[in-house]
Amino acid sequence: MTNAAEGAYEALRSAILNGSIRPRERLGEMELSQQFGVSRTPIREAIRRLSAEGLVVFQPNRGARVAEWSLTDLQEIYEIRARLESYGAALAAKRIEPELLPKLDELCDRMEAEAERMTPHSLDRIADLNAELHGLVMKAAASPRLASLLPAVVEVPLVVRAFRLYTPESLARSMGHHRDLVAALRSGDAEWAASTMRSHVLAARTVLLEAMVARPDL
Amino acid sequence: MTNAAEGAYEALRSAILNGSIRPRERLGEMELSQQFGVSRTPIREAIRRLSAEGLVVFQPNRGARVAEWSLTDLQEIYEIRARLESYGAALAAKRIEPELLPKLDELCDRMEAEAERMTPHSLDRIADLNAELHGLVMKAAASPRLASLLPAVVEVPLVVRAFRLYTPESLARSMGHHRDLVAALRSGDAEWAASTMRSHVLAARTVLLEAMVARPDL
DNA sequence: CGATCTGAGATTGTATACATATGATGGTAG
DNA sequence: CTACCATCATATGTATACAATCTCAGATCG
Repeated sequence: MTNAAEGAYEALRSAILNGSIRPRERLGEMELSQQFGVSRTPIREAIRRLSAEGLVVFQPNRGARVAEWSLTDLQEIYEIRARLESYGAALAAKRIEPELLPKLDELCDRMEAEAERMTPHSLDRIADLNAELHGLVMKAAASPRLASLLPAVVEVPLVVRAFRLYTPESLARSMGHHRDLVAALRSGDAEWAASTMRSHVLAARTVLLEAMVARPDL
Repeated sequence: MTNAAEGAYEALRSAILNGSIRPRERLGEMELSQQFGVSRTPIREAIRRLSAEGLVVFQPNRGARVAEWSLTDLQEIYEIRARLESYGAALAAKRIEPELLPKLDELCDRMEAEAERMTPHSLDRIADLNAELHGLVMKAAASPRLASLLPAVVEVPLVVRAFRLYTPESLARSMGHHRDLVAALRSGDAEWAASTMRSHVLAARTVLLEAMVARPDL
């Protein structure tokens, strides 16, 4: 944390993503400034940034609240993510540096090892490794504009913790998608990579939405 | 303008979009606060918002500059826009209210009337009408998340003024795309609407990129 | 002569005080 | 008892003062 505004931003952001601040919860400037031990100024800046990213809903003169995501919202988020991230996979297939491929293989190995356990902790670990894999692929796509848009449809509460909702079968298939994706990238086949990524994201969408229908709580 | 921060934001934003503040130009907080007659606080807020939208590049402790867009950036912007806006067109084909269709017809009429003149002023007028048409279609898509992402690939300098670069032939074809799009929406054919929108955006991309290669100045 | 250090000026980052808007409370009129 | 309005408390919006950081010119050293 180099400055107060950045620190407040990161702390608030992770609190929203991991669910420790719930949707609809109020973000009072004074309350937060006391909590972080800084003045309202950097707090305001952090809240405005989160508002621009869509994690927070802001009403003039009426303060900010954590955004909430309806079933419909999440469905659209996954549809958009499928389009953006499949484009990224296509770019990556053409641009990826071969040295990166073993690293992706290794991430698949580690995810599959964790997947055998299926403990809450291992599922969270898979979520981290999954984010790292997707991040490396999008970095290989080397598109700054894509990189700036993707967080809005990737870094969303529930979505970042979605692996907890997988069954052993759907988790195994998801691991398979990763292997397919790496194979497509290795072969430089943009269409295959895009199609695989699209399938992967849409399958994830269904896992999340079905779990939400079964358990209307979060 | 209800408050100072909003006013500064809108003024800066339109100044960047219409080119009166050029890429790489410095945005000094004190200078702008004097210029707008408000304190630095709302100026800072406006600059941070523009930074989140990608119109401004911000470096900690070193201030903000207007972003610049390379040929590669613009190419990626149009590729992403084609994907997002074609998705929006598909949604709109399924969700549009029939009462809106005559309004779209009328916008096409007015654009074609302006297109016959081909004066600088009429081309700017077409740009406005075009933005209105695309905006109505995206509104019909009724996807808040899509609506929040699209500005990043639509409201970009050069892009918003691109009609000035059209030849009479490419302009006529662009007007034709609009007619096709409205026909697809009227028929409720999502795939047709998406495909038409995609073609429309990719054609616009080529017009802009070819013009930029011919005239490396803006 | 070139590289590095130093310090003044200028700019951004943060804290705090004041201004304004919102929402709740309680009292009054109907 | 309900509806409305005035008033006050609280939160946000803005201005300003102070602190930290960066820039750049000029001096010093190798």
